[in-house]
Amino acid sequence: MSKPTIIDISKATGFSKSTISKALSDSKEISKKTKSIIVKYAKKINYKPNFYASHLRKSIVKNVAIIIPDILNYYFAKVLKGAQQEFFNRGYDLMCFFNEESVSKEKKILEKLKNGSIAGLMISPAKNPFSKKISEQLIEIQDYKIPIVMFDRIVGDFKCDKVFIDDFQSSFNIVKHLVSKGKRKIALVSPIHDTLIGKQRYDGYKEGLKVEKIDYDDDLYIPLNSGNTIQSEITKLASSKKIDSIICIEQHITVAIHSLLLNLNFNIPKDIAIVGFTDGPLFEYTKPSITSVNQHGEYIGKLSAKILIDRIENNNDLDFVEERVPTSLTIRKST
Amino acid sequence: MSKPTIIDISKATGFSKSTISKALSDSKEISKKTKSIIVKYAKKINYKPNFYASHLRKSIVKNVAIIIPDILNYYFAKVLKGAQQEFFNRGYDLMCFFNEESVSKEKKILEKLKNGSIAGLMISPAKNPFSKKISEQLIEIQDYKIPIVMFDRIVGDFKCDKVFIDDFQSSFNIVKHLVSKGKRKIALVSPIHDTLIGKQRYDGYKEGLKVEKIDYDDDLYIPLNSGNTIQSEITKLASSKKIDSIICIEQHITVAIHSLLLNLNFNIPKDIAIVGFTDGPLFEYTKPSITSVNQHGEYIGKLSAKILIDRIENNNDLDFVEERVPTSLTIRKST
DNA sequence: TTGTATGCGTTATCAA
DNA sequence: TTGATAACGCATACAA
Repeated sequence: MSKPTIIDISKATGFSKSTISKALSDSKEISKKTKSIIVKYAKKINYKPNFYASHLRKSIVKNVAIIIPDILNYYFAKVLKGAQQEFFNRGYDLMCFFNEESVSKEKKILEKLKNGSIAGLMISPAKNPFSKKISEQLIEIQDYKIPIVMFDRIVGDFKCDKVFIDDFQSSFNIVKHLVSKGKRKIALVSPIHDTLIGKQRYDGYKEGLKVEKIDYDDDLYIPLNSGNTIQSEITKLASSKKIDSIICIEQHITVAIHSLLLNLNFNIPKDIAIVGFTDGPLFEYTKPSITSVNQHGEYIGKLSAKILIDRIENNNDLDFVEERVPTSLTIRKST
Repeated sequence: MSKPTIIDISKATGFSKSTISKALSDSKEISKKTKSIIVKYAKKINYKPNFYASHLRKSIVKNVAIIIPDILNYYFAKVLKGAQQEFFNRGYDLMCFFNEESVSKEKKILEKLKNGSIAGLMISPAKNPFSKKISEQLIEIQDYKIPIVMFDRIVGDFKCDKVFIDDFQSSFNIVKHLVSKGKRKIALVSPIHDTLIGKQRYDGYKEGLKVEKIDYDDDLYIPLNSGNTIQSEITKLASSKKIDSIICIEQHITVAIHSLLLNLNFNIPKDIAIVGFTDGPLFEYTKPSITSVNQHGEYIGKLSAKILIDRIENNNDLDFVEERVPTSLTIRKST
């Protein structure tokens, strides 16, 4: 049996198309008796309004899209989960896309989204040294009055609502925590030193040192490029007792350093404490477990979704918001 | 500026609506010259066909939905990734839903999907002791000629295409692997002993023992209910040297057992070997790393998507397929 | 309270 | 090769 329409109900009950339509949307123009007949019959034949017809007519769309770099990244999975919950509860369908850190794939996705199937877009762009092209496409989307919320990875000069964690405060707080544990020779390992996020975490680290009256030592700041120099670098610093703690910005490298230190027979945290960044379970299962910055992915997802829905439904011209979400420190055995 | 339509192009170029429509779909009825004028102008004003109008008219839908228990589960994240890739490449949009192991949420999702917005559905149902209700809803969806592919968690008596891993073979192979490493006292820890999957892994384990001419010992089969008895159970078995290896079906419990054994000063794998199930990175980071069954989530996702698209586009009445995907063993230091 | 007529933007059929 | 017209299914302004 093919999908029933209003006309089927009309024929069966004897009422006109418009009466059916009004009754089904519970309009007060229609008498209770008529409504009940119509609704009962609609239920019986399992009538559902045709999605495309009604949206064409009303030109309101309860579809949104999200573009995420990588769903295998636990943080982004959490964001997606939070966003999905919020959208679902508010009656929106969520279409998912993953750019897999490929700018060209991202362009294809954005190209497709210009077909007008969505009412709003959440995006965390692919790492992209030449962010111009993508900005152009995003602007085209905005031209169609489709609001955009950018989360986590922010393109500085692009104008839209933004949600991101407070990177400055996160590393600032780590420094304070380490100092409270008696550490003062704190290294910072960063594989993303050339990004905005990396820069801000670096700044928070420096400010933390300053507040604690510790002199900044450039030798203890280790920006990683190819990623193959950590081993020797850390070994050198640790063996010469130049450091008593390490902050590492990327989770897998954090675990690698953790391993390395154990292999070198250092005691964690007595000799060297270690702190990383992740929302995932990885740090719970190392021995000793690793203290980490929690980025609250689910909350970021939920909040971004809320902001987006608000823009869609109120279509207001208020200034764009920039929500800086604080992180928290999950303290484990490594500090 | 609001979204341009065919009418805008018609007014600007002087051709009729239908000519525009045909030209834009590259119909051979239209002359090259006319086409080029129209296409050029369409590009200039950045015309995109209205999604809803065109789908209402053509009544073909390039939207599919996927329902997954939990996106934070690495395996399901991989499935989603694989499926998304396949759908995207074939021009389909993918709407994501997570049931979070809640039957009532799943019902809500299915209810919503009956609005006809999708051409097909991929689903791995929530754990559900009373699977009747959900089957009814799925049948309603099938009544609308919307094909369904069920993956991973199969509802036995529901009729549709199915994709799942070969659970029997996976545990069978583990036993063979352990025996090849000189192990013969093999325990099986299963927190899902009451599911079909758990049952099949158990059967594969028994068959493996049989083939290797090892007597089955019921003491070495440890079905977990509340999950708080493993510690003492494992301690007892390990200390009395009743076991020389452990197969564990759930990743977090695997790591817990791993920890426990190290704390009891057993050598892994010399004293006791250990094997788990996961697609995730967790087992790479323990010391020693843990041998694991790889469930090929991405492949499962891709394959399911392919099957679904095939059903949608060919709408054939061929018998339903049941794809049993083999697993593979990633051998690490724990065996 | 109910019914009639129209249009949302496309595409497909048929006529010119 | 192009254009007029109808139809997809629904929702609304207006008439009855």
